[in-house]
Amino acid sequence: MTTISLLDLQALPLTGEAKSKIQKSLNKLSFNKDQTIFHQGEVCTSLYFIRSGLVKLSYITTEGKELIKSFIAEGGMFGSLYSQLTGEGSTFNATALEDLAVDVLDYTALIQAGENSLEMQKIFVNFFQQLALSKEMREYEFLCLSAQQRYKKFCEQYPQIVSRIRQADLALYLGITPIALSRLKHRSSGE
Amino acid sequence: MTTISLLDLQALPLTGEAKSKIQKSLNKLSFNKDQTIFHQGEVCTSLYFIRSGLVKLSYITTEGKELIKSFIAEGGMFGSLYSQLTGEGSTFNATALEDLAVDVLDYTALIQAGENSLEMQKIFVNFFQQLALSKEMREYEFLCLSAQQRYKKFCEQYPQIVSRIRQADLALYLGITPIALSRLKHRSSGE
DNA sequence: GTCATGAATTAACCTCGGTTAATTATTTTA
DNA sequence: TAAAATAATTAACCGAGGTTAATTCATGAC
Repeated sequence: MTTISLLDLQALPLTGEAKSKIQKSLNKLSFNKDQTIFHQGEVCTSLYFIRSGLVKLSYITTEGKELIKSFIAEGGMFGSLYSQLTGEGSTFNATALEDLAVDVLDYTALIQAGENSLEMQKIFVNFFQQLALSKEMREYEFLCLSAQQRYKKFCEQYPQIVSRIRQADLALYLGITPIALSRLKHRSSGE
Repeated sequence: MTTISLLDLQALPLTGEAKSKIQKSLNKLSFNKDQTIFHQGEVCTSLYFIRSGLVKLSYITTEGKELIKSFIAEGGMFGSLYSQLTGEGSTFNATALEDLAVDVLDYTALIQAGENSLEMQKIFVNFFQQLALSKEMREYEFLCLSAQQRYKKFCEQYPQIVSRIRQADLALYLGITPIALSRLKHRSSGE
């Protein structure tokens, strides 16, 4: 019972008509390293499927501090669920950490394409289930793990990401300052 | 374009056949205050729809500390998404904070009931979207807000919950100790 | 009313992480 | 290769939150 992933656009079970609609609304874009894909506060109902490169999603607080929500690499996708569902501005920024190539699709176009397809709806269900589950994991980590433990876990779980990002960004993902991360790295091994 | 909520079991668009199946598998249970509904580590694929009472979902760490994931009151529902999707043990406990009356439904029964219904799938999509969105909010709060700010926000957002729970449990939800919460409450107002 | 139980507060002490700022790599560019 | 820019480390100081334990407050039970 493997469900087709929403991430594999080509494999989506769409009929000729719906398929061509999607094809038409699909846009290939590219961004340079450090370029912003969309800003916090800006309405953005696009879905971005990463062909190559690395993206960070981050909040900027009122005091101007940056906190990182997530890193997404090739094969992954991102978009502002909040903006898509409410029509209001995104709660976070999306920034390219490496030169980036993406397939861009409008959220409503995709939803409409799946409007009458049971199979597509199941793919949506599956996608959002997984999303909810991954958010639960992160909630668990914030509640139950120390910064030290979160660091260790992230390194073990995403070594390929760790090697591609600045230590400073990793710190902002863990919810601590770059200085604190530097310190705890060199701390006596530690639980 | 209001979608029927998964929470309103009676209103679900189910045909006579699927409906009766659901009716049959539906179980009315009740628990006493302080009773455990299911334990961390225990496989539990049930969905619990709360008719009355209040529940807390909490993690117990290896050191025996409790951290609270969420509070759910009448009209809400809960279940272990992780257990349902993977078949493994739940990552958290569910405990009644007040005498509790619930409608219990098996996850797979509900999924099967919606298997061939486009409408039901849309209800699922909607439900998991909202779930993912609410988890995102919590992630934002842990990343961007201080314990003080989280406390203030929770009081404003869920005054009816605040009045029904022990301060100690609220602290464990905020990710701090009861002592720390007591302190910050009495701190110079403070941003 | 008294006693007992549990909840909340307070105090003293300690650790971790934040802050500012200086220093030392490490890249990049010229 | 030197100079400039960016990243990472280190130090000194501070405050928030953890820990233990004692104290005060509430609530029931008898």
